[in-house]
Amino acid sequence: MSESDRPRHFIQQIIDEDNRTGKWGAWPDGRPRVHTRFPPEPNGYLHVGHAKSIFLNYGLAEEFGGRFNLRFDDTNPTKEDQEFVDSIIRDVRWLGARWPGMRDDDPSAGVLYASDYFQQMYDWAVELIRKGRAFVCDQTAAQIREFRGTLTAPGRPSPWRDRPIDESLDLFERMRDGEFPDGTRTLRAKIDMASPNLNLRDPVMYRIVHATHHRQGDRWCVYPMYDWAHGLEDSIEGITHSICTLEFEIHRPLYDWFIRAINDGRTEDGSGPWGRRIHHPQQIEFARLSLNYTVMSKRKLLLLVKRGLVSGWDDPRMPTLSAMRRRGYPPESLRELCARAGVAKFKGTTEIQLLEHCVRDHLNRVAPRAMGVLRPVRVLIENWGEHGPADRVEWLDAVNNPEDPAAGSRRVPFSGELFIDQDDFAETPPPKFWRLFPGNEVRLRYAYLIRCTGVEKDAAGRITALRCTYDPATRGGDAPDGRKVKSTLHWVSARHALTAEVRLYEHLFNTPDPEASDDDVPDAEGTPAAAADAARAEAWLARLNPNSLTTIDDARVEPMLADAAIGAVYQLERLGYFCVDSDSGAPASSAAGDRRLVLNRTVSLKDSWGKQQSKG
RNA sequence: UGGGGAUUAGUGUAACGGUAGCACGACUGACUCUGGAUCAGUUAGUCUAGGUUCGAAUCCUAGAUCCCCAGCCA
Repeated sequence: MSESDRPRHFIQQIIDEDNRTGKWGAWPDGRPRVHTRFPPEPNGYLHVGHAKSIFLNYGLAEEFGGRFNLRFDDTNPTKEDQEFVDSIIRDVRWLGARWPGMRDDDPSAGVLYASDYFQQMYDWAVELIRKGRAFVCDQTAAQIREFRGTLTAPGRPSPWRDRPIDESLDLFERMRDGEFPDGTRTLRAKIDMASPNLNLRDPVMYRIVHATHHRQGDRWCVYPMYDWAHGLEDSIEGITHSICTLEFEIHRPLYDWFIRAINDGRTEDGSGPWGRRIHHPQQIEFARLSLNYTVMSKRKLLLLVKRGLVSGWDDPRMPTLSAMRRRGYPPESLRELCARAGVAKFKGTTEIQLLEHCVRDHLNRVAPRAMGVLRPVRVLIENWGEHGPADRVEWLDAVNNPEDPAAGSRRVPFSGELFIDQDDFAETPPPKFWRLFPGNEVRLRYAYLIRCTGVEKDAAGRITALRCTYDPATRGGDAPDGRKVKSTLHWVSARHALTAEVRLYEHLFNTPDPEASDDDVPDAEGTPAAAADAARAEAWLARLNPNSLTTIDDARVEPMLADAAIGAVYQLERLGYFCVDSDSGAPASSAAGDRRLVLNRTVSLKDSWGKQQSKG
């Protein structure tokens, strides 16, 4: 489906309406202003859920000829780190988003940081104190919690709520200067301790944190809270549509309250006592992406990494963007996934099959084809020597991509000793098995028709080789007498094939919803309640799929792969798409035979035979 | 028990008072030098109960279910 005939989601409709009414004014080029942003906190790695937000925000800016900012919401120095900043920039760039000031020679050019606005935020906070809309509170965290009340009972005002403005001003300045230890005081907005929305019960705007910020160093001893900071960041950048996830819906009144409080006493032309009004963006909430058979929370992903249950943040089984990149998922397929999953306010779960469909759909069009066998069985062509030298090699033409004629063709070596896949042979074929079995004739892709004449076994009865004859008249794969075969197999020449390590992946979890309620997880008899709770809390770990990774270390692939670049994705015909993993050695045509080659199975091909088999 | 949201085939998403459609999945069949791809077809839905209306997924009333909120996290 093209971008234009996809139904317009509710945010596009909001923007259509805004543009119709001219709500946000226009850019210098006359187009209505649309300015979005992606505001990650640099405290972890990005996952597919973030990709949806990135594509939504960037896509909207692109669609309407607007702008998109990448801005780090780095307001909590205790959790953030430059490592995460770097990885996030890498991931957002990989997805294809563009922002003002972006450059190829400097990944971080044009990237924005909330911490650059700290002084402005501080000044506005002072303004709110002066206006009597904020105060310094000396309550401890526990007292604040106690005074906040509950979901059903109203809170009580802090005893410091009505302290003189000058006193708050003085204290706030000294908080900033580092005079007080962490946790001793906060700056709070003076709103409504009886509000049914707990976020409005005099929320904390600043807390004292003596920590080194990854960009600001030790310059600040007070750090703004999300609710105070976020709308101001958006305002400063001129964001029009501040798009966030559903859980912030109940924070929207606060988002608006803060900006209105600043604008109180300000006017459009700056003639008011507090100067010119500041920009007031519109917050819009949508449902984040969630996928089945995986988990998406940073905490859980971190636990998988910390416990060594995966090899790292970029373990190809992880739902992180770095993992998906390593696994070979093209960014275009992620964009397509997000587009197809849609944008709405219903919190649903998208089936992982949709992602796999998008990956196959894209890769089918662009991935060059190659042949490789995962579990090799030797095939001896008995009559190879009867039609020429027994050690001869024939180089046969193979199409690089049947979906793309421009991809051209290559030559693959054929000889009297080959490998085919175990799955393609059966000594006693089950019903509807069309592949190789004694007496049957099949085609070797782009090569010859062969017929199985016998099976060689070792003393233990294991098959060591298949004896076959080939029909020299069928070179290229077609029989001059017009006879048909039911099956075409992939193969490699034993002498020429490269050995590769292949990593096969399945879903990380073996149930669609690993985070489902854990009521069905039995408690061990006699465990203390606390231990039982802990066990229950991590019951999702018990749902990890023990077969999520299968490593094959003696797969054989055609020699052309010696030069495959790291990250390149190929289709191994009839098997699936495979990506050259970063654990591989560098491509080296000179030392082709020695290259360590590691392939990740990005996704298998649809396999109706396998499906039929597993149904029994 | 307070407040804020949500609910349409198995899954996700359209329809904005006028024929409930699309995609993925599943299942058939055709075709095929990938049991791939492609093509054709089948399957299956408006949370419930009332009401308004010529006509309701859409408007009204009542109820059900699910999610979010009591961090000096974001």
